[in-house]
This record gives sequence, structure tokens and C-alpha cells, in this order.
Amino acid sequence: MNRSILIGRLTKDPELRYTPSGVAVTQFTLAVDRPFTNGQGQREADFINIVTWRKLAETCANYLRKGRLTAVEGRIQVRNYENNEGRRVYVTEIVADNVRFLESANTQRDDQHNQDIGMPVEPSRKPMNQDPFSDDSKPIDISDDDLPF
Amino acid sequence: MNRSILIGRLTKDPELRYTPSGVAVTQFTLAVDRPFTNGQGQREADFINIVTWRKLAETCANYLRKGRLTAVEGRIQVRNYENNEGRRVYVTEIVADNVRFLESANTQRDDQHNQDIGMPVEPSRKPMNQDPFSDDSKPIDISDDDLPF
Amino acid sequence: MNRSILIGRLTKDPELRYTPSGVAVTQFTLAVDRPFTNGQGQREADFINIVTWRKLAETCANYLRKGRLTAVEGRIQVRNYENNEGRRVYVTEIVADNVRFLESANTQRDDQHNQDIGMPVEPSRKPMNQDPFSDDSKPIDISDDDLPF
Amino acid sequence: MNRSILIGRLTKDPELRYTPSGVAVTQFTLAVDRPFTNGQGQREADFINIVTWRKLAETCANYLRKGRLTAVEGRIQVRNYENNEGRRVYVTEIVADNVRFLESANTQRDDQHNQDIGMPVEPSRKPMNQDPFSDDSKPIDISDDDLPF
DNA sequence: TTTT
DNA sequence: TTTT
Repeated sequence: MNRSILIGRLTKDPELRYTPSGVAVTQFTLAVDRPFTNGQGQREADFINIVTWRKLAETCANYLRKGRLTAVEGRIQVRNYENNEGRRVYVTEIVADNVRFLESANTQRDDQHNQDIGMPVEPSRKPMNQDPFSDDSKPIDISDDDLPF
Repeated sequence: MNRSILIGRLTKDPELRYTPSGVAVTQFTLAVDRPFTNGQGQREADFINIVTWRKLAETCANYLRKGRLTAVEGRIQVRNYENNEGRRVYVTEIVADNVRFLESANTQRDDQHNQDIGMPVEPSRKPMNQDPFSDDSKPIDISDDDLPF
Repeated sequence: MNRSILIGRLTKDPELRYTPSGVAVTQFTLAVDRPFTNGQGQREADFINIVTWRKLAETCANYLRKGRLTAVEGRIQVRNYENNEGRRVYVTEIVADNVRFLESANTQRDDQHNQDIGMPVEPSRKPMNQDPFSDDSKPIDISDDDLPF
Repeated sequence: MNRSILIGRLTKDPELRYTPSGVAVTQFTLAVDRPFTNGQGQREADFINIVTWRKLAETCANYLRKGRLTAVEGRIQVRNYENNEGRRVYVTEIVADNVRFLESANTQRDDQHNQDIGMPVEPSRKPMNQDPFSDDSKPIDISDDDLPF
């Protein structure tokens, strides 16, 4: 048994990529408010990485945007890999199998803003790194072994 | 909303420590079987870090042991800190507020074995590192700021 | 372990009542969409009863209204009582300890409409029946034995 | 979103039936301990109905027995039907899609006992009533409309 | 109608 | 007795 349910807001637009064999993967991070305030009376958040696969990946890439309130359901996964300095890095993420969009496009300032400044509202597409959440932009495609099913 | 429920087995005996102000903290890792087998037909596991505080921490330290099947309920937390090389390290863990022992002591081979070889069944107690899950054994006590409530 | 998480819409305004000893109780029903369509291609819903107590009860009564999208977390409870015909009736409900309002007042047509036609947006208050979800309006106050903690 | 996770013990052996079109359905009830004691210092339980379908139904019927500690994951469903007196009856149940057996056969007194007295450990099979949890033994097979997917 |  |  391994089940997590989160409600939070996307910290960026989602990123859609494809494995070498053509399977869609979308990743994003949710900012999930903590249920209490810290010593300085401020509410902090946990930044939790989400991965979705296949059809759900494409739906997420099409409908989710930075700032949107979103509910996510899935299992916790802990991957590890060796980074470019030979160190083992651990990545924890939620492999989601159910995502609910709690804010539709027309209630969103962000998309409004994107339209205003003429930016495309398409999801960004770039090659996938070994660590899908890192930004060290060494474009190594993940293998299909990362597929959860 | 931030809720996770896991069932798995402890990878080691739990570790009970105390913050400078005397609050009990217990940490352990659960091996949670994945719901599918990998390319080689083997079932892998996710190793998920658990933290408990106060009275629950003491109960866990008293009753849980390596290998025990255990159910855990809590919230996902992502902490980060700078390690001794000046790098930012991210730690994901479950802050549990509900733990259910699914195997009592007398159904456990491990404790049996421990008694057989005269090992104490006491929880280990050692000073807490900055990263409670690292093993780099630089004994820096965590601050009370890490308290979840 | 007994944990449920639901996202749905209130079928009516919530109802706030008080036990004889003065503890606040709020009840409402969530319409939760099923994840599939039925034989006629329509999406049905499950109508799930929710109870909250004390401070959370008052917050729910103050902020929730009919139609609002709401996330609820709690435990399933099955009560039973004898009805006025001497039959045992079973009531299943979620005793919530965490409620998240996913739509604030100013995104809601209903409250807008209520203000427009001069309706008060106060929660309704009426005496509590033996079965809090029945409408047979025999005003028997529940006992404090129903308190979940 | 509609997710529930429960840990409890079967109140009886599970019952395996088949819809007219031959789909397997297994039902059982879990006694789930409440997290607190009542006024008389006793711990009560909620008795929660579980339904499983298809392959999972057959696995449950094969491996679960009265008294076994079991974890169940699924969605809450509220069905209603008219009983033989023309009254509308509401049934709440968990439609499980994941079941974990927390006690295997050889740790169980019951099966031991069953073997000792020569009882078969086969699941009981009887025709399914309109209300699968009632015992009013009017053998009306449920329709395939009750299939969750 | 309930389990340990 | 049900919501969008």
C-alpha cells in the first residue's frame, strides 16, 4: 500500500517529454501549504515533484499551468542515480494516476497574462535529463525502464 | 491537503533522539513494495523515510524493530539544508501522526533472534545529525525549528 | 487506520446545530462524481454525508454553501439507531477533521445570487434529530455520546 | 477524488457470487477499530462493507477469512434500492481496487481450526440479493449495471 | 447481523 | 432528499 493525496499549486508550467520509445511523461512541482505557521508566523510550503505517464501526461500538459490549484493522487517513488560528479542522488516524487484540475482556464490570471503578452500557452517541450527534476540540462533521455507499468 | 498512507517493513531498528529542548524524535525507513515487477521479473521497493515526534516517537522506538510490517499515515515534507561541502541537499520524508504495528513482537523472527544471541532489544540512541537520514556521522543536534507543531 | 479523502460539491447549505452541552456540529452532503459514466453515458455521483465538530463545524457553517467545490478528509463512521417504526437504521458518514474550501465566496454564483435577492448567507440553524441526516423532523437532540473525541 | 484506506478484521468469511453475465463479485465487512474509547472505556469499531470485482474478487474469496487483519483501498459508493416493503434503502460500501492480506493463512488460528475439524476452507457461494449485504435471502441476482467499470 |  |  502506497497512496498519497495532495492539493497544491504548480510552481511552473508542466513539462512534457517522451521516452525513446515514445511514451509521454509530464512532470511538475506542487507547492503544498503546510498546516501550520513557522516561528515567524509565516506559512511555508512543501515543494513536491509529480510525474504522470501516457494519456494522463498529455492531459496534464494540455490543461495545467503555473499557479493552478490541483489535486493529485498517486504513489511515492524514490529513484536514485549517479550524477555527473559520481555522487548518488536520491529523487522522491509522486507517480500520479489521478489528477483533478481545481481551477479551469478562465478563472486563471496567468493564462490571461500569457495571452496578453502574446506568449503561447503550449506546454514546453525539451529533452529529458537523467534526473527529470534537475536543471543541469545535460540532455540524456531517460530509458523506458522508468515506466511505472 | 497532504496525506500519505504506506504499508512496508522497517529497514533497520528505529532511532530515537531528542532535540536540544528535549522533544523526542524517532526516525526509520520503510521498504514499500512496488505494485509491479521490473524488467527482470523482480519486485522492487521504495525506501521511504519516516519521522515521528513526541509520544508517538517514543512508542515507535519501543515497539518497532527491523523487518516489522507497519502502516504509517502522515504528510510529505521536503526539507533542505547545506551539507559540509556547501551543497544544498533535499530530504523528503513522511511526518507521521498515526502508526499501526501490524506485527507484534511474538510473531517476529528478528526479536527471537536478538534474544537468542543476547542482543538488547532497546532502540539505539545516538546524537542527531543535521540530516537525520544521512550517515555522515557529524553529530550536530537538530534545532527545535524542525518541530512540525 | 481509517482515512477517506473526497472532493465534491455541497448538495445544500450546511446545517449547524449544538449538542445539549453546547458542542457545535455541522453536517452536509457532498456530491462526488464517479470516475466513469453509466450505461446511458451519464456521469453519476455518490452522495456522501459529512459531519464536523467544534471549531471546524463553525468554520464550515460560516464558509461553505450549496454547490461549492470542497475537499474533505476524515474517517468513515457507521452509526445505527432505532427509528420511530422500531427498525434499525444504519447511517454511514465521514467524520471530517480537515476541510479545504476550493471555491471562495467571490467565485460563486450562488452567494452572488443570494446577495442579489437579499437572502441572508447565514447557515441555517435547527434542532438536531436522532438521525442527523433524516428529514423526519422529530426534534430530538443528539446526546454528547456522539462526540468523536 | 474519492479515496478510502482502511485496516480492520473480517467479521465473517467473504462471499463470492457472480452476476448474470458471469462477473465475479466478493463482499465482506471489515471491523475497523475507532481511534478512541467510548464513555465506558471500551474501544468500539465501525463495520464497513467492502465489494471487490473480477480477479480481485476471486483472490479475496480464496485468501481472506473471518478474523483476518486486512488493508483495503478504494472508493466510497452509495447505492440505493427499493426494498420489499417499498422503502428506499441506502447502502454505503467501499468498492476496493487494492487489498492487502496482512495475515497469511499459517499465522491464523481460524484456518488451523477449520483444518482440525475437517471443514473446507472454500469460500461460501450463494446467489446474490438485490442488497448484497442484507440477509433477507430473496435470491435476486444483481444486474451487470452494478459493475464499477 | 459483526472482528481481535 | 441531492451538486456542477
